[in-house]
Amino acid sequence: MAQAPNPDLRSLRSHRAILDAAVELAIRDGYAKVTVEAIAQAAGVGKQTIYRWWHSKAAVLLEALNDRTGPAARVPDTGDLATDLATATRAVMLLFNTPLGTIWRGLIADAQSDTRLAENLRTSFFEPRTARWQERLDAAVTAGELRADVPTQTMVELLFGPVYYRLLLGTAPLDPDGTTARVDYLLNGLRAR
Amino acid sequence: MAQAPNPDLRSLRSHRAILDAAVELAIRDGYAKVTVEAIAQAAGVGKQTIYRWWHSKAAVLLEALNDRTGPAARVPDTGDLATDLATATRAVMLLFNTPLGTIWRGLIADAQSDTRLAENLRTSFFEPRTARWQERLDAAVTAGELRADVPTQTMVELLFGPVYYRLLLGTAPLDPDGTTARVDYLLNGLRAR
Amino acid sequence: MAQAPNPDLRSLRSHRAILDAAVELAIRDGYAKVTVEAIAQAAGVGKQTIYRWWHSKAAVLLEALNDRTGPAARVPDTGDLATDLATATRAVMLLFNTPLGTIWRGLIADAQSDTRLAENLRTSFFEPRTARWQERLDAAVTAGELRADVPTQTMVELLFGPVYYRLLLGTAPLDPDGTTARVDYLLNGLRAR
Amino acid sequence: MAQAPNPDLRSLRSHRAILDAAVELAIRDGYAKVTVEAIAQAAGVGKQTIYRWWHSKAAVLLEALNDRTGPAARVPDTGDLATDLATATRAVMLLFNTPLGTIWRGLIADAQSDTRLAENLRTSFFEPRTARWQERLDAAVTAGELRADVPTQTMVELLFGPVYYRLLLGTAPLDPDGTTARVDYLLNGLRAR
DNA sequence: CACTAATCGAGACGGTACGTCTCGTCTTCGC
DNA sequence: GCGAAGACGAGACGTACCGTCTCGATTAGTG
Repeated sequence: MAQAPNPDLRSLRSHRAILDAAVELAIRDGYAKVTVEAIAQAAGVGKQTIYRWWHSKAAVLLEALNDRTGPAARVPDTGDLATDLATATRAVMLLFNTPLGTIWRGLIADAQSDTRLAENLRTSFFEPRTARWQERLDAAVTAGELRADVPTQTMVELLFGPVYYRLLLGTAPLDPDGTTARVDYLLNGLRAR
Repeated sequence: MAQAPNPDLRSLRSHRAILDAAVELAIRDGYAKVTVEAIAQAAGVGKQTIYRWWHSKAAVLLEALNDRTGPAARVPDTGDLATDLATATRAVMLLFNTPLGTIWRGLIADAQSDTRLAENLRTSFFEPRTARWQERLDAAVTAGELRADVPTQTMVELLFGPVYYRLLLGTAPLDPDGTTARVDYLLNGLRAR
Repeated sequence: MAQAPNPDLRSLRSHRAILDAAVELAIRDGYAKVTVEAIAQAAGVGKQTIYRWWHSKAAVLLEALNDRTGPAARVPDTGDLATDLATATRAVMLLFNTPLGTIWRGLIADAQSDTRLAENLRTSFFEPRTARWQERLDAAVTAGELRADVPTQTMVELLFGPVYYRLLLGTAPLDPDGTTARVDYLLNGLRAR
Repeated sequence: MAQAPNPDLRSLRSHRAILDAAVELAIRDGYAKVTVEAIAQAAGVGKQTIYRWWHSKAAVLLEALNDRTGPAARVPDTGDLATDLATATRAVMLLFNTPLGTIWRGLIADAQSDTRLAENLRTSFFEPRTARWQERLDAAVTAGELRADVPTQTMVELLFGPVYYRLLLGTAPLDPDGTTARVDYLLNGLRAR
């Protein structure tokens, strides 16, 4: 990702143009068809200006996405744990169903062969969000709503694993309406009673 | 994917050589660094021979992997559901921790931008395996061990989602030893009792 | 220069197209403005096809020029040495006054910083032509028309040095009509009688 | 070329540093490898400072060379014409055999595609020197030592043409020891007696 | 002596071309 | 007559410089 470009420099205008152009192209042509060259051209910018601040098109798009989705928000805390979980996972699914979801898939794909990108993905996206979730879940554990013997990190994986499974493997569409049920399965288990 | 080459031809020898070379290269250099050209050279084969039977290096590697891991096996049925689930998911994790796991990540990555490959992945890998799982889970539902109100397809996702989450997002290593606990969480739920 | 591309290969058509496009572009835009990229585009050819057979645009244009001016011809031998020298140097000047002269200047310019090109220039152009001249001059020495104590190599330089001086330094236009006088100066010397 | 920068300004220091850095880099890396950027860095100067006074690296190096070789000196006049000619051309060859000769070749090369540079080369170098030579040769004509029917401009070309021929075409090394003989050929002609 | 205006270094900027790489197709020649 | 070998058109890669354009941070000379 960009190493904090001095915002005083002329780059500011270019910076924005690059992020916007990258997203626009990714939406129009698909993540894989985007090239650094095309971004530069669409942004009215020299290629070197992109390479000066980012390592790859993936780094550009990651920043663009982080830029658009904002920082990790605190998970809702309405007092009703099940509803909070459902609300938040539903929001994620809705996001994944927009064109940004396709870009997100592309980024995760690239991260499989780009260690640096993978690291950026984790530190700039997954870790802050997971941390927020862990706060919320820790509170629920303290409140006696959740088992204390399950690591909250694992709970997060149980919650989102199935979402990413569908996102990346395409075995079934992401259905935001199924979240309530899914949260129920998770909280109450699959064992017959 | 390849349509059964005439086994009389020298193609047979080439076919094997291609699959082997592809896997070897992928293990040695990493999935992303493999090129059709390199496979052809390593297999002592013309590029055209590869393109005659496969669409891309991904198709080659998918066949090679299917070739090595064999067809979808029936999920074990020892009578103890929890153990069966743990045993089987543990086997998957062990596989993902070998070099073949890396190839698998590469294939899933490519599938994000290659619809045909994604389709092949599903039909040749996920669907048969999911079907086997569903058989086992259906039996458990019938036996009154699992809730009847949860689609077995969803159960499969709940079981494997977290595994693929770690495989593809790298937020934590795949630990085969944690499977028993994870099956417990799934069967009994996260809610405090 | 090309290392004898097998003329049976498909390259033949491309080979011609490249040489022609290069010359055309050099004439239209000037030698310095020609780029490998532009040649490729104008010839309807991939860049790699040019780099496969030549090291640089200079190598392409050298071959194109050699191709157009043909191999080194024997210097005329009418029996009148002075006339023969004048005729032949005049022909060189006339050539240098065509657009090919401009290309020739560009090649010599590039050769100043490209050892390989310089070598090619010498072996493919200067040496064969100088050899022809030396044959003719040797004959004249034997015939008692020229001093025997002057190396013919030096004579060639005395003859063409001033031509290249004007071509490359531009201190005066190349005037083909002055050749007869110049040959006189050379044969009879500048000393007052 | 630079129009005399105000010597009061810090420019002066920069001016010198630029000329020195340019020559040093040209000697170290070869004329063609020198870039304005590298000169600026080596001189501890902003690029713009170079472009403020010169059009190109060639202009810088031309001034640096003129700066180092001094203004055109009057050709020696010892009374012995042949010796004077040999002495002076010998000095030129010796200069061309130093690293400055390589820079000189580079400048002439660039001048083939840079009209402005070519003009500067002529006015700042060739014309003053040719003028000096013409003075000396005119005197010799008047003294009855040289033919009156040969333009002195032409004589200069006959004298230096072969030197530049070797310098630029590299067909043979510049041998300062051969000058006496060469002057003999020129004065007495190549015709057998 | 403080202040203003010019000039400096530094280097980012929009561009162009480089020479390399890989793609998927096409062609040739040897076995 | 099949298939290895590899040339082909295409086009993106990441780099190097170009010549122009901000930026502050020194100066220099003026008030």
